[in-house]
Amino acid sequence: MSDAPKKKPGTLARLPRGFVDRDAAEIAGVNAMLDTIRGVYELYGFEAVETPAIEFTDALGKFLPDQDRPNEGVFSFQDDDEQWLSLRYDLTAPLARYVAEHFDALPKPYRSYRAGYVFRNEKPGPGRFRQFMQFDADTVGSASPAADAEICMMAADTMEKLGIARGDYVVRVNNRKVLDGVMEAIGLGGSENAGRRLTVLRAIDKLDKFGAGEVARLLGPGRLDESGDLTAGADLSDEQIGIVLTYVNGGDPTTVRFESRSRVRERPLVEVSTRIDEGILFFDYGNWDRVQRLRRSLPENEKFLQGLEELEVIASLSTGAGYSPRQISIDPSVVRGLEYYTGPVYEVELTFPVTNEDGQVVRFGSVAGGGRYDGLVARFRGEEVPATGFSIGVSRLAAALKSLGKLGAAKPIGPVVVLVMDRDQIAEYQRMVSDLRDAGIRAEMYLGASGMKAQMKYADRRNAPAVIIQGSNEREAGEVMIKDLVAGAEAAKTITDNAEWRASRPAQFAAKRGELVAKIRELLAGR
RNA sequence: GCAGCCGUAGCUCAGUUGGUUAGAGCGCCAGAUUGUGGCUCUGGAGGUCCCCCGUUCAAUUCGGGGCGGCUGUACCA
Repeated sequence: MSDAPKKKPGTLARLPRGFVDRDAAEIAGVNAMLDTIRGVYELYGFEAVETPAIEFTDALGKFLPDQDRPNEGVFSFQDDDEQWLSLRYDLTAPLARYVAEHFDALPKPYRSYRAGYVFRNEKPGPGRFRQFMQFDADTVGSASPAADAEICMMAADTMEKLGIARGDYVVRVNNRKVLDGVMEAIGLGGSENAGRRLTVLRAIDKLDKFGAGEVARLLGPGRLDESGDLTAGADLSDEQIGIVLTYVNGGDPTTVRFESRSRVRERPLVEVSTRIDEGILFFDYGNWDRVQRLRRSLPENEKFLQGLEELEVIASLSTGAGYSPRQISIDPSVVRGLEYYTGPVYEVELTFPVTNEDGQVVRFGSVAGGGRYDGLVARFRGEEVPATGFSIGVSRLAAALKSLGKLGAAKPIGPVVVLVMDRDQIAEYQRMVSDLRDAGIRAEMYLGASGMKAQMKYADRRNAPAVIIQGSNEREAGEVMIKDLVAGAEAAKTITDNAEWRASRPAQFAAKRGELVAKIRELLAGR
C-alpha cells in the first residue's frame, strides 16, 4: 500500500548559496554598463577575446601544494580520462594560458579585454558571490611602466564614463618592488622570511579597515578582535614598526597619524599644499612630490628605488595626460594580490559614502584592481613574458552605480498587449500582433482564458505601454480601441470615486483597424 | 575556518509559561462591476511552525545534532 499522497513534490526549488538569479531589469542595467566599459577599452585599442569557463586545473595553477587534489576554493571535477578540470576563478590565469598557446600569432604588445563569469568555492557574504562577473583588460608583451600608466588612465576614464564623478573614485597605485624594498629594510628579505613578510603585507592591507593604531598592533604583538580572538602579529620591533608606518604615511615621519584612514581621507585631497588640522600640520603632495619624499626615506635600498622609478614614470605620464592626483594617486599603502604581482599594482576605490538598508553609512571600497604579473605566462613558456592587467568586479560596481542612481533600475518597457475579448477571434488578434511585430514593435497576444480585468492587470504588470481592445462593437465598426496605459495611469490619479473611475475611459481612443500600426507607433514615439 | 544571533504563509513578523482548529498586515486569486489597471468592501487559496534525534501522556514551543540565513573576524588567486 502506498502512503497518503504528499502535498509537496520532493524537489525543493532552491539555489545553492552564493548564487543568484538575475531579472530583466538587472540584466538590462548591467548590459548597458558592460557596453560603456567596452567602449572605453576599444577606444584605447584593446581587442576582444574570450576563453571558456573551464580549464585544466594545472593550467590555472591551483593544485594544493604537494597534493594531487585541486585547491578547495576552486570548483573542480575529473573528466572521464581522470584529468582534473576546474571552473575559472579569475580571467587572468586563462589569459596567460591563451597567450602562451597562441604566442607566435599574437601581436606584441597584445592588448585585450573580456568579460565573463568566474567561480569561487568559498563562503559568500554581502556583495560576495560564488559566481560573479569580471571585466578584464590586459597588456601582454610590454615591460614598460607606460603600459601600467595606460591602464590606470583607462580605469579612470571608465569610472567617469560610467557616471562616477571625479573625486568619487580614485585609482591608487603602488609597486610591489617598493614593498619588497621596505621588507628588506626591516630585515625581512630572503625566502626564509616569506611567512612574516606575508603577515606584514596583510597588516598594511588592513590600514583601510582598522587604522594605523591597529595596524601597529598587527605588526607587533597581535590584535584582539571584538570576540576576544587574538590575530597573531608579525612581532616586529618598535623600530621596524616605525619604518613601516613612516613608509605607508608617504615617507614623512613628522605627520604619522595613528588613526583610521577613512577619517583622513574625508579631508579633501589638495595638490601640493599644507594645512593645519586639529593642531597638526598636514602635507599633501602631488604624485611626483610623493615619490621624491618616499625616495628620501630609504635612500640605500636598490629595489625600493627601482620601484619608485617606475612609479615616477606612471606619475609623470598620468600628470602629462592631464590626470590629477585625485584621479590617479600614488599611494604606498596599496598591497593587493599577495601572490603573483611583480611590479606596479593598482586598485580603483570608490570614496563616496553610501547609506545602506540599515541606515548605516558604509563605503563600497575597492571595485577593481590589478597589476603587473611578469611571471604568469612563463609557467607555460619558460621565458618571462611581461604583462599587466586589471579586473573590474562587475557586480560590485553595478551595486555601487545603482546606489548612485546611475544604473537604470527602471523596469524595462514591456510589449503592447492585444487583449482577447472573444475566443473565436484569436486569429484576428494574432494578426494584429503580427502586424505590430512586422513593424518592429514588441507585441504579444494575451495567452489564457482570464477575464478582461485580469488581462488588464497582466498588461500593467508587464509594464506594457498600451493595450489593444477589439470587442464586437469595435469589430463591427472596423476599429480597434487603443489604450495608453502610461497616460491612463496618470489621468487616473485624480479620480477617487469608484463610479467615476468605472465610467471614465482615460487615455483611450478608437482607430481604424488599418491605422493600428501607425497609431501605436505614434503613441510610442511620444514616450 | 572561528565566534555571536536567528529560522512560523510568497514577503515582514506576532503567538503558543508544552495541550482541541497556529494568526495579522502586505501580496496573490475571485466577486461586487455584459468589456477596463487604482480605491473600497466581501470571499478564497496558501503552513511537514527548517530537518533529524531525545525528554514527555503530549514538542512549533524544552535539550542535542544537522542544514540554512545574518553579523563580526580570518582567508581571498
